[in-house]
Amino acid sequence: MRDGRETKERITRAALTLFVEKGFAETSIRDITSAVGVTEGALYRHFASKEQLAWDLFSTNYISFATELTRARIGRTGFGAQIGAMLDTFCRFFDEDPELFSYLLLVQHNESGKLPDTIKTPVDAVRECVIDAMESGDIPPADPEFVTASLLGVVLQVATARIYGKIDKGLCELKDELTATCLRVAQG
Amino acid sequence: MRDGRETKERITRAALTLFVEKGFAETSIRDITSAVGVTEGALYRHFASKEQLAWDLFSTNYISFATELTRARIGRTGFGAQIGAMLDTFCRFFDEDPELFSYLLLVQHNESGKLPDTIKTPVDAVRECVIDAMESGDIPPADPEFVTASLLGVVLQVATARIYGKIDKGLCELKDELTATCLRVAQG
DNA sequence: CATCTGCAAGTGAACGATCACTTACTTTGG
DNA sequence: CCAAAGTAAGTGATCGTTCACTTGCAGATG
Repeated sequence: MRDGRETKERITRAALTLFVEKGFAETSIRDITSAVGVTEGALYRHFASKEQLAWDLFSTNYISFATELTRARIGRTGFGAQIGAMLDTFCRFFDEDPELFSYLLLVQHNESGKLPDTIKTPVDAVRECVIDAMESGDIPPADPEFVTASLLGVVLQVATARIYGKIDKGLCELKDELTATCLRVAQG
Repeated sequence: MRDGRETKERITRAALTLFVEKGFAETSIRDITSAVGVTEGALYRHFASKEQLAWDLFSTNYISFATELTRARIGRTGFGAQIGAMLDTFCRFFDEDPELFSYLLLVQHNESGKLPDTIKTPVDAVRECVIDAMESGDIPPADPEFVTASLLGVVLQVATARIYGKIDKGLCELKDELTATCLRVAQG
């Protein structure tokens, strides 16, 4: 039989590419299906709506990324080791699929509010790391939200500069510089 | 005569609010005009199209903000003084109209590519400051794009945290902390 | 002072295009 | 043969934009 799962994956990837390239609202169902080479009905065989397609794309990857980040942290002791491990995870995730990362960054503000509060996000993972480090005295006390935002800012903006071609090294190559910068940020 | 300029300004503000709240594509002309209390024809008396309305809103403020940033820098000597002055300008700009700032941040990636290369953007202002500081030895040599992105990241992400209510102090109150963090970022 | 005039400002119905989505039908392959 | 996968022609709603028309007002005219 014709393999429906393969079609579904091709739809998912085409949607990801187009959402990043043109934006969600500016991408029509026809754009997606004609990029894949199927008709609109085929898409609705696999997804209930355009919104659900976008949501599937977001929630699956956003949550699994948060899980990876948290897993990278456990077992490590000390702020430097934990941030280093999380940055390693982040850089590999980014370099492996920059398009996916762009999508998560792009729609994060619209979609992350739909997540139940019980679900841990990547932002939560960083915040927990910061709070732990403050409690254990690894970094000086300060507003955890301020420090978390600063750390996220460095990483996300460097990643954005990479996406726009302003930085020509992959993030994995920049991992040590990123780690050093993050450590300086946190050492208030 | 009925004051057309006042109507135009009310359309501009309503569009700003709605674009930030719902996004550009999700905001219809009817949404804007009914928020103002006029009909659709009246909007087209003042703006050629929905796109031009969004573009006017962006380009005017984006450019004038870049001008303010550059002006804050001139006359100051030393990286610390220059970054401090630019942060002061930024924080006041943000606190004065967070909604406007949100809009510039939101549409920046779509619209800034339409600016001619001769126009100086806020990002350019920061990059120039970084390059000057490296040449004069105020900060250690590094990839200017990396340092620029890191500095921007800290400031923009803290501003974003403020917008989302995660930080409850105004940016002007956080200016000293922001300055200190930026100095630490640049001292590679 | 009263009236006329010209024009910017605003109205509201209509237009064609496009959209997400549906449905009745056909093809495919175990 | 049968169920899943895919097709193709629709549906109604909504969108940005247009246009013929009305309204309000400043200044010229007599």
